[in-house]
Amino acid sequence: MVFERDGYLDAKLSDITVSAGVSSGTFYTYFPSKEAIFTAVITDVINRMFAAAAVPPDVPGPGPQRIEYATRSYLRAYAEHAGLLAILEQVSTFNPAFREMRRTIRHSFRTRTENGIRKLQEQGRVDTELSPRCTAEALTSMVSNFCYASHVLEREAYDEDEAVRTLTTLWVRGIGLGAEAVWTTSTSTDRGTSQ
Amino acid sequence: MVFERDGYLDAKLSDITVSAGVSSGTFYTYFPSKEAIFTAVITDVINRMFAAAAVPPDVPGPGPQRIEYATRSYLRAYAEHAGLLAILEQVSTFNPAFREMRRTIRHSFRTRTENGIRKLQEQGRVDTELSPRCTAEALTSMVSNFCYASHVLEREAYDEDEAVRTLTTLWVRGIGLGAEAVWTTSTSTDRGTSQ
Amino acid sequence: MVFERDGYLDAKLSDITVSAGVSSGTFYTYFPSKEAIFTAVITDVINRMFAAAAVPPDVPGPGPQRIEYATRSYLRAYAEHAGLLAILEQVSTFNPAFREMRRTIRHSFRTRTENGIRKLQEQGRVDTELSPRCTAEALTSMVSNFCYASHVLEREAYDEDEAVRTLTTLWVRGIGLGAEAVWTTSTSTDRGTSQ
Amino acid sequence: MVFERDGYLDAKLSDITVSAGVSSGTFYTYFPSKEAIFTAVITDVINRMFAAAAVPPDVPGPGPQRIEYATRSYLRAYAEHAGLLAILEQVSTFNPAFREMRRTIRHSFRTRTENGIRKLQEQGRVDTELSPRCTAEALTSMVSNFCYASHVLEREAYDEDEAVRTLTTLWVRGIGLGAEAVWTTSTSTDRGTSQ
DNA sequence: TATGAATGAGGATTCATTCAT
DNA sequence: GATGAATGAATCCTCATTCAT
Repeated sequence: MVFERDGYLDAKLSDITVSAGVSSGTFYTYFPSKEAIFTAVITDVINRMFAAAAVPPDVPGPGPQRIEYATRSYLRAYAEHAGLLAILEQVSTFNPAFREMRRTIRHSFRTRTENGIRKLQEQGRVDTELSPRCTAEALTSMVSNFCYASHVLEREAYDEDEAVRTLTTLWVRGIGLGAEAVWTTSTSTDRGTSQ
Repeated sequence: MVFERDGYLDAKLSDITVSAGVSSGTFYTYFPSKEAIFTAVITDVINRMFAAAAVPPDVPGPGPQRIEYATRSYLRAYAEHAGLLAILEQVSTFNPAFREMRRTIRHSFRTRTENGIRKLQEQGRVDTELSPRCTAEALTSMVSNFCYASHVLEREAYDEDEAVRTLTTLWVRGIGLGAEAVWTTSTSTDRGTSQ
Repeated sequence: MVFERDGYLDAKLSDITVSAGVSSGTFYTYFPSKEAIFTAVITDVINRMFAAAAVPPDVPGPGPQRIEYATRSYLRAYAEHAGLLAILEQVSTFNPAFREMRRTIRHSFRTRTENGIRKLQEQGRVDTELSPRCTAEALTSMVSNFCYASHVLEREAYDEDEAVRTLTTLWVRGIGLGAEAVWTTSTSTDRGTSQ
Repeated sequence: MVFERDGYLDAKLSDITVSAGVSSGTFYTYFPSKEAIFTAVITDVINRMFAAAAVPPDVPGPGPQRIEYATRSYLRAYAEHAGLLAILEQVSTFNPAFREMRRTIRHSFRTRTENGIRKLQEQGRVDTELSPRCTAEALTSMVSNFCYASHVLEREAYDEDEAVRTLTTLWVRGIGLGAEAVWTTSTSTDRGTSQ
């Protein structure tokens, strides 16, 4: 995938068509523009992200177990698609349409977190001092940017278990759920292939 | 500042010179290239960031008080320079030299955090289960990306006090320092101008 | 041909494309740069020069007859391509790659001359006092610069027969071959078109 | 001298002023343009060339001795000023004023040669078959381009004595003066310093 | 539907020259 | 006379997109 290799800006349409084995003319019968094919590619990635990061209803929550599950799912999904997500990051810095996409992803995860916290507050398991919205913003930042830093910026990823443990611990304790047991299953409970 | 308004990519040299009230020739008496002037501008911003985000030695630490101080400083420094930091984010997605700059900033803050955690572990005030390095990565992500999200991505900043309180709480509790008193001074202890 | 009219330095790419009836974009489908198209053009000229200045094996030599033949061939070939050869002269004064080309042409003719002299010395037809190398350098200079002077510098060419007779006489007598009969066929024995 | 080092095209006025230790403003109180200073420099060189290449009236001629003297003088004068003469060669390929200068030098030497030949023909020492004008053109080419080739193009100069002997022999024999004794004084009769 | 040759707008940069001080 | 900061015209090249075949 040319976008992954060169980034959006440095990806030449000619590279894309050559790599796809079609002529530039043919390209335009399928996509109206360079932006359009990137939209298609990145939309697919985002859908996979959402699918992979979804937490099944049978995972008990909203507590430590569900938080851990969600964190691990997100980390795996990000790792899986880090290449193109990095490009979305690039494009969203200069293209409003993709910035909007970027925001949508973030909203989705932030809202899930926000709802979780709200539920925990309603259940009286965490205090109501923290604003669910602001807290969700912070926790979303922590997890998503942890992925960006390790996969894109530094390019030396952490061990998945260590990352999950660290992030979950910070998250759970941070919102005040620390007293509840966290590590019933200490490490990498594999949930099928990570693909 | 043209970069702030248009981003690096869309900033035309002619816009820069017109906005500076000089001819293109004059521009090149002072800067050898578009990249060079951005380097100068962003280097200055980074220096101001570091200065503004520095925590004076007399702030007691490494504990909740120092963490809160550092968080508030960072938030203020970011808010102050959000416009250009957003552009650095853009440029670092396609220019290796600026990506390195971006990394350097991150390293600096991450290392400070890492050292703080290590000290707290040595003092026996937080458990040693969490890796200082990985934890610092996560907390750095939380704070820095919180700023990016609120100032650049969403453009609807949170109230400084709420943000500081939320981030500090998550941080302090997250590393297991929750038992120690946090809110001696509940809100915005102004430390003079943030300049 | 724009190069011929304006020289390399004053040839604007836009002139070239306009004169070729194509857009600037089209130009770059065929040549990667201004230098590249000049390379193509001048390489072609050089090849034609070599072809036209070649002396067929059946021309008896290495004596007056072959010397005359070679001289006439060179003069015709130069006249044919004087316009572009003048530009090569210009470019070779500031561009190392083309200076090398210029040297190569010279080497080729000088070596041919050097070998001819050496053979004549071996046959005992000319004395061995003169260094073949230095003599070849001088004779190459005489013929090539005679062409440059008359076609480029002065722009008033000599009559071909007069030029051939003069140069051949100076050459043949100069190396000490004067006693042998020179002018069996006194003038312009046409050898077909000079193309 | 900046022109000698960089050529006319690559010589920046700023280099010239820096090397002269004056400001660009001051430069323009002495020379109206870059072309003007080169004119001054090259005019001086040409004058020195003429002075150095002049043949004193007491050198016996127009025969072998005078031809040898003139050749040696020319070679020395050229060697002395090869650097700037090469630049004149460059400039004359695109600037009509300097091309005219270049022509003037050539004319001067060609005319001297032409007159010498005419005199020898009048004296019956050489045949009248060769056109003095065309012959002078050829011999001027031989000597001048020999210098250009060895000093500028190839940058591996021949030994002065060998060059003088070769060129003089070719010249003398070439015009048909071969029967007369040439080498009364076999080598480098030093005529004072070559400076 | 596939092709790929042709398009052309758009922008960073150089350096001889000027002129207010 | 000396300075040197300011000038600005002039040009090569890229690459997403088109459209006749």
